[in-house]
Amino acid sequence: MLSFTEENYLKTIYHLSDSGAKAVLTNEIAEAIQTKPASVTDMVKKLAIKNLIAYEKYYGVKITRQGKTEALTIIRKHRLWETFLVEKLGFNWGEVHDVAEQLEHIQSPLLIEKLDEFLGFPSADPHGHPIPDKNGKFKVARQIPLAEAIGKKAIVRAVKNSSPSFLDYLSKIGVYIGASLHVLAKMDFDASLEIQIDGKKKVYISKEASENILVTE
Amino acid sequence: MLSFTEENYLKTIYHLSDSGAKAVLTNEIAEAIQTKPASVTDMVKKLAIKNLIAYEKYYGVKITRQGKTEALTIIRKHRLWETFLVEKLGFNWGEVHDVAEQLEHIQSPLLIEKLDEFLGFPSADPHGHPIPDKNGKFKVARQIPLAEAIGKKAIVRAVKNSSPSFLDYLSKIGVYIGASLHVLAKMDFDASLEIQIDGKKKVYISKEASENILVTE
DNA sequence: TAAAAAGTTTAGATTACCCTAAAAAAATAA
DNA sequence: TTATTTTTTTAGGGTAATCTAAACTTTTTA
Repeated sequence: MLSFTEENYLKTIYHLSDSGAKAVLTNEIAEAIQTKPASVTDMVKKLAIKNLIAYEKYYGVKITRQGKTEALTIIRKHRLWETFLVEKLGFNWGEVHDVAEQLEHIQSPLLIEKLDEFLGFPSADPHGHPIPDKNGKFKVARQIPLAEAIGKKAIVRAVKNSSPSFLDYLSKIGVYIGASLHVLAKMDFDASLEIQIDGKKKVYISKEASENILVTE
Repeated sequence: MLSFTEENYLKTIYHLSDSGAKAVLTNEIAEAIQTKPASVTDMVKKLAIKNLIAYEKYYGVKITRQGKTEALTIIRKHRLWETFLVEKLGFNWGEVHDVAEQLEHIQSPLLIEKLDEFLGFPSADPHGHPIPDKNGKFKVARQIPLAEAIGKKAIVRAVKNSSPSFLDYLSKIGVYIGASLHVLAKMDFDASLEIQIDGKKKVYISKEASENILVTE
């Protein structure tokens, strides 16, 4: 069984390795987990002994199949709890993360299965992030242009047009791969969209831009 | 802020001092918490420094007003979570303790207020134990003879007749102060009761006995 | 009430996690 | 390609919670 701390490291490493097949570096983990590189080195050795990651000195860390499975059950728990907090307890979208961060460490497989059922087996959390099923698989959602997601919440997965000027524009307004967008409204006169990013900043996006951002619901 | 471990000690000390105004002894705590007396001594000093208990060497420990307040918020959380698990997730009465033992340590006052509201501000958990309100007060329930609690769940508070033979009989069938009884049925022909003790053992109790056991709903 | 037993505390280790400072390796720049 | 900078690891400690064994109090028993 994993400790609270080991679970946090593993989850973080999973998220950091999500984009790209490259090894995750010590400093990245330290930054993400708000700790010192020396502490990361210690923990990373422990996780390697337990076969949850492959660790090569000075090179970095890769998550193993077994580690991925563990990480996915933690993520499943996190997202189910977030869904519960918003849907059942009436929390706001932005208030749930810290509490879910604690709840994800509760150990009880039965609890999670019952919670899943109680929530009606949701496939995404309130941010639009997919919830893995009990075998660690998520439903692969089809990518659609943001322009087709009126009124919905969606996660940015890719861009069609990857010209520097477009990417620059996106980063300027705060849109990035993985961002959670809520498409609040479509303007009739020019088909521009009003969107909310990560439950916070609201911005307007032109028709052109909205057709070049690919999202999953 | 208290650690997970400090919370467990405090809650245990609260429960042990519940019956009687005597000091709680090191060995009692060690027994209850499944640890060694030496460890208890260490922790008890820490809690005393934080003014949660009064500790006198070789004599024992008494919980302070401040300690009581802390203990009651933990107990409130525990009992609200137990109620949630049974009422909303469909757990059985007997399955909830271990999970609630974990959930009671989640830190978020807002979560607890929202959970309380979601559950309809219950005044007792599924075992019949009263749930303190957010100021640590519980509704003082009136004591009634068990004979008047047909179909209900109730906690044993006292006995009217305290003859040794009656007490002996009670302990033999498994009824004790604090036990949680569910009165399943009343037999028509002799007014005896079928009861379930702590969600486990089912026994029959005579009319005489049922009139001499005082309970709160 | 003195001796034995029971209960409690202290001393000294252990484990998990984290830290700082210094050493070592890898990446970058001149 | 050597020197400099950056990154990572090692060495050595610190704190929280636990333990065993030995020392010390208190209670019980004879």
